[in-house]
Amino acid sequence: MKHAPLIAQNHMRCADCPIRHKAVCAYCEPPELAKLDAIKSYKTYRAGETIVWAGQEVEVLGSVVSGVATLSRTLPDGRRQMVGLLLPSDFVGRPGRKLAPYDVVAANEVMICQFLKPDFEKLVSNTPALERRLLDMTLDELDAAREWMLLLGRKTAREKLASLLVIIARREAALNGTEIGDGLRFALPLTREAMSDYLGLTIETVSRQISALKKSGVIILEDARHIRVPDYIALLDEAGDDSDGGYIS
Amino acid sequence: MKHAPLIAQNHMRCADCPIRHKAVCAYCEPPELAKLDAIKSYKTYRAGETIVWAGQEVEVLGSVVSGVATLSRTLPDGRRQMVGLLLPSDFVGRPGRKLAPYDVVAANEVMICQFLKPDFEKLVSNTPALERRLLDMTLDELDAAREWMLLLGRKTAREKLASLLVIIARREAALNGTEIGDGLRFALPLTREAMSDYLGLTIETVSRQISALKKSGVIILEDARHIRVPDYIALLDEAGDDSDGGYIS
DNA sequence: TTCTGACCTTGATCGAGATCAAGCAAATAG
DNA sequence: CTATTTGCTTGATCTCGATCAAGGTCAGAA
Repeated sequence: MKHAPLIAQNHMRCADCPIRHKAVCAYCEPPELAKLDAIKSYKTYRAGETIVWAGQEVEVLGSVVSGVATLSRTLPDGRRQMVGLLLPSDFVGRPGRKLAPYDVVAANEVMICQFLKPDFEKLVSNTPALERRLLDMTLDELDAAREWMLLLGRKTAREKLASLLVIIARREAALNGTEIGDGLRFALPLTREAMSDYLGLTIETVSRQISALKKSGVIILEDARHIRVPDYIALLDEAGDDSDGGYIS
Repeated sequence: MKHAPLIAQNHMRCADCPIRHKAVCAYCEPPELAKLDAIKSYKTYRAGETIVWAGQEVEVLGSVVSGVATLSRTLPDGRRQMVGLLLPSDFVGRPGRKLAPYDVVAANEVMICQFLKPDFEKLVSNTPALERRLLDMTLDELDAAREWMLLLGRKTAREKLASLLVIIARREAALNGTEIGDGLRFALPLTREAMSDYLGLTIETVSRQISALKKSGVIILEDARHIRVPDYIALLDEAGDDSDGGYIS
């Protein structure tokens, strides 16, 4: 059986947010939900802006409403590795931890629906269903991280690029509620540099591999940031793992 | 503040297990704990034996009592990447998921204290403290996975080897309750092949980098499976990241 | 308009780690 | 006791992706 779609019907629907909050399910106690709804606030960040610095104290938790944010770790000499990619409806921040372990950076303009940490944590303590929901989300993130480890450790540059395109296509489709199939078209929400940080490559290699996939006809580059996939299965083949990447339930 | 030691005082102490169970804390309801204790059983696996096949249905959950087990993902053409390393007191299996997403393999002789999945899951549902404990453990695993991603994506072969030695030394010390310092001596619980799967390298490169670290005097190889570290700080330096790898609380 | 800087592409060359190959030591089997 | 296997090391060579370098395009500023 396939993984549940990213936006389940039972996720909390804010009055004003255009997304459903992955972290908060409709089975939470209504009075608590109402309280949460009352204390939420919105904040936007410009492209490139750092939302949280690694090591810094974090005072808020929330969900990405629009835009894309990245989690990354940096070595003292500047080598950087992305370790998480946050799309709309994804949860930001870690309940129960005071200091942030990674930089959180806006990849483009990002809007976040946020709650003060103490308020949210109090709600979590009082709401077992919410705690369970957080556990499930974290387990899914762990699976994604481990899939990513396979990519970083063992895939070729070409396979890495194809895998990233599959991941973006799949998440994009899930957000829009559309089916994945031939003729798929989507925007790349990441610069070449962000892609290289994601994949453990240099920007030059990213660029070359995109050109190579284009030359092979696996993708069509409408412009640098828009991709069309004439044959989705062909792209999956290029990604190396015959599993379609859907997690097993 | 540093991460709590791997074996906290409040973890459940089985009557007969020589370890404390990381997953189960002493704050769980005593009657439920007693019930769990009543249904536990032990099973041992030989070195190299597969404990769980990826894709297979899993019927048990439990803790590693002795030995070392690995989680790994394999590409269709045989390329393999280790994605998890389970030492004594670590939890095996995923509550709430029917099929295993990875192979679990015994790296050497492994003993597991296990519970039937339905029993354990029922206990989890009835015990909020246990659910919270599982969430914390999973978040820690996620942090470890992300640290590992940095290693796989951006570190050199030499840094990878040094990092692995630091990780093994630290976990070994935590298990024995000893301090990490100069003159540290420990056994490698992994073959060169398992190390190469962990680090995304070939066995030849692993062997060469160990030889290189030996030649530089960073480590002393007593024999192929026993390491002595004359200067722990020097080893940390070789690992590349100046953070000591302890997670931030 | 031109200038500037961000972002992307492509070419030439280099080098870290993979691959191919050989050999050694210790454990296990026959 | 010898033969085989498993795990480890080391050498020679190759190759993929990094590095160094140049140029192109486009948006926004002057």
